[in-house]
Amino acid sequence: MQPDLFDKKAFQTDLIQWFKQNQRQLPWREDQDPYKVWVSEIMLQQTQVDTVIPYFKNFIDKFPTPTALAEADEQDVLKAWEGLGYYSRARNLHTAVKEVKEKYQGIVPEDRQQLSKLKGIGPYTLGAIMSIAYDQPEPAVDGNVMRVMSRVFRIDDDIAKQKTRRIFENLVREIISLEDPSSFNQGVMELGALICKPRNPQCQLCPVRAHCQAFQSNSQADYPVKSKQKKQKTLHYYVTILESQSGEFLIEKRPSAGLLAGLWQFPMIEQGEVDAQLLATFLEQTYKTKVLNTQKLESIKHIFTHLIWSIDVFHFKVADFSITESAQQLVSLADMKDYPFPVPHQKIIEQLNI
DNA sequence: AAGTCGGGGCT
DNA sequence: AGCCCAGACTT
Repeated sequence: MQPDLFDKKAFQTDLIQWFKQNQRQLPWREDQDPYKVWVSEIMLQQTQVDTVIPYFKNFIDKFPTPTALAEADEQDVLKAWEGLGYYSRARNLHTAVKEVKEKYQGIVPEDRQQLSKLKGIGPYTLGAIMSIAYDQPEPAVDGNVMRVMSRVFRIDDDIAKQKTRRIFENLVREIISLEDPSSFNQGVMELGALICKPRNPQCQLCPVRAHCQAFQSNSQADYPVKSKQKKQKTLHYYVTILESQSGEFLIEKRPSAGLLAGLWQFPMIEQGEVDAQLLATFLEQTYKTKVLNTQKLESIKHIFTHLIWSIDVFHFKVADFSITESAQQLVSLADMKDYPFPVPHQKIIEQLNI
């Protein structure tokens, strides 16, 4: 980049003026409450705005302050996060507000170092909170910012690589508005979401196209450069629904780490561990009960970012039995609403309700 | 540096 | 059927 060919002041003005006139009205933009900025930024990680809106409203309604969230049970926090995905975000946020309550009297710290040590606050979220909540000129580089800036300056570093983020952070430090860093950062992201989109960018509507190298060379489709991720592997499971004669269902809590940590599910058995023909016998031995009736339900395919679940679902009516571990519960269909389930298991519950 | 961690929307 | 999304953490 040749700085003398880039009119920084004009870029800032064009961007910020556009943002102030075209920004969407979003629930986390109603005030500058650092806690709300924080919650919104965590929810927005890898998640689209329209998906986040109802979750954000419900979450703030249930947990209006850091202290209120700190004092909540983890299960209730996960329940409020149910269906949003990346559940470690919720557990890390919960951990972090407990620290804010204990160490900072429930006030979200304004200090960069203190903020950055909180669980779940990485480079992007740190910059977002510092700039949006506290008006500090910190870069907040997300996928939008890398896409927009890669086009404006024709930067061809691979944005899938971790270290590339630092290149864009250094760039933003050079050009960020010191008068209104909040509108600058949000403006770049809003531009990325509404105009400078991954495919078919609306360059004719872009407020900064006069400053954009890709537009001038009609090469916007070549940016950003991003290497492909490799394909998911498919895992095959049986899900076994055990319904006792008294109408209760066996659910179990997933481990506190790893995939879908802390959520509840019907027992899952990897295919290959047990032959399908021997499933009933296996369950009778494992849960000390007697299978009275077996019914196969609709199979489920669930696609995660890095793997695929292919699930065959069986509904067993069994003789009454008792559970032995605290990570297991016998619950009625109606009581399942109090437990957080992963989406594929929510879909199974819907099947049971029909 | 690579892998793990969800789910939905869009083309 | 991929690709994308206001990424962070672990190994």
